[in-house]
Amino acid sequence: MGTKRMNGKRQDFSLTVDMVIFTVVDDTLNVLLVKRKYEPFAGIWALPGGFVEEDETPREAAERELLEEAGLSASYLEQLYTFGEPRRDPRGRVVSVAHFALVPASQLKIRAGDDAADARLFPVHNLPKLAFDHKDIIAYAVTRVGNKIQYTNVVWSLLPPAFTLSDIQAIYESIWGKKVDKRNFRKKLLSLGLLKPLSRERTGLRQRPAKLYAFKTKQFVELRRFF
Amino acid sequence: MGTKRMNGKRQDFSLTVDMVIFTVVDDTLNVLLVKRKYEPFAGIWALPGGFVEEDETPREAAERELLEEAGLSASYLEQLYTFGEPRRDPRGRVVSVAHFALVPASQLKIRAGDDAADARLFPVHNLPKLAFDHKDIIAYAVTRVGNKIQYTNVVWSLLPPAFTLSDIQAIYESIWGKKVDKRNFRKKLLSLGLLKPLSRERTGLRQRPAKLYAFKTKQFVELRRFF
DNA sequence: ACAAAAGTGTTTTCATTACACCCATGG
DNA sequence: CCATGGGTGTAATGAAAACACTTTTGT
Repeated sequence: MGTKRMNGKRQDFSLTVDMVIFTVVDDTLNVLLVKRKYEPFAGIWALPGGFVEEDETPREAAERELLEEAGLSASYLEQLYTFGEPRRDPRGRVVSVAHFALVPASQLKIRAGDDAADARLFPVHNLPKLAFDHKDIIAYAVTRVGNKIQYTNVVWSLLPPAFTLSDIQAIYESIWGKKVDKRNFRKKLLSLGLLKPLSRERTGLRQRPAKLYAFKTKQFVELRRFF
Repeated sequence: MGTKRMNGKRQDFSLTVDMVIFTVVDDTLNVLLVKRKYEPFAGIWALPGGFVEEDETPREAAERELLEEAGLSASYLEQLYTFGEPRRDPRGRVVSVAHFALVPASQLKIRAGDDAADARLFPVHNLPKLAFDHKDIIAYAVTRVGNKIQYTNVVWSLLPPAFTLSDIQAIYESIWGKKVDKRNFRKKLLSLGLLKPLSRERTGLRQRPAKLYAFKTKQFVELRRFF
């Protein structure tokens, strides 16, 4: 609420956003991490993020961080959860509004900010030791994404403008961790009517060229049952 | 994150929880509101809530508020969303971690706290004018609950320890706003194997007595497709 | 010619939906 | 005896799942 109890104990908090930025590399879900330059946790990998500023909503802060750390603005972005364990940050009471973003690897421009010694992608199932409660945050984000792709088309935020049906299938298989039947997958996907075939094909590989597709609309679509 | 950028602009925030406490009265989804005693929005209805205190997680604050305002602890409680519009509270930068709770009407003990002039239930589709952004918060909570009951058994948090199959059906119909087929509903519900029939019946009404059931476990169950 | 992935239909299985009548009670 | 909700089964429909071979290219 807005401060209902006039006599409640008011307490000052710092508010941050932490960004779980997902992309797919080699059919594997990856997350962007930065190596911290300063204490606490100097030299340890962490999620990119930063303070919410005076005139920002948490979402605006997330968009700003996404631009600063990953060099892009358009993609899928969603508030994930607010982490507020009293002692999650050794410096004081810092509450973090975690967000996750899905971005195509092709558009990712990784930049280590001033306060980062390094920045790179890690497969979500092969993460280094992480600062703060960031392991928990990533685990929660992976769960959320895994659920979300079951009833929405958000995974498509991970794809470039032109892609093959096998590209989409590979992403689903990677996130679900199991193979799916190619014929059934294509049948269902095309029956949704959300894709338009391009006249181009992907050639140059020593195999039959694959038809390229694009989204009719990049609109987010929510269905009762997607796959 | 925990404050990654040492050089970012730190800003002090007040942190509150707002509670969307749902219950079902007369087959209708209701929400608990309190009438504010003090400015801002004195005399206006608002969600119960209050400040997150020094050693509390947001969830603990939510549990405390639930106990203070509704007189109960056990029920379904979930973090909903964090609302952080810079000007959502006229007194300053107040960020609210909204939660929603589902409680059985039979256990609700409504108490107007010191800072409330009144407290009562309102049907979610017939709300009074509301303080702050609480209209948005409730709308979001209603959407979330409507989605959640499609693939989980959380609605059962709204029921007393013993209930009839028609009781459950009425809640689904109320939240979904449409009638469902009695035979199909029962078939599906019983096939899930989550209920145990009690030996008692509900008598005293001028109609055939209805069998009473209880949950085998009050555990939260998540299914791909529930109804 | 061969390796590697692309592409393509039919059948079976299972879950959901539609649908109507008798039952037990209190008044 | 009657009004009220309680209680029950079967057939039709539609979606998902299972399943194997031919095509096209680069080397």
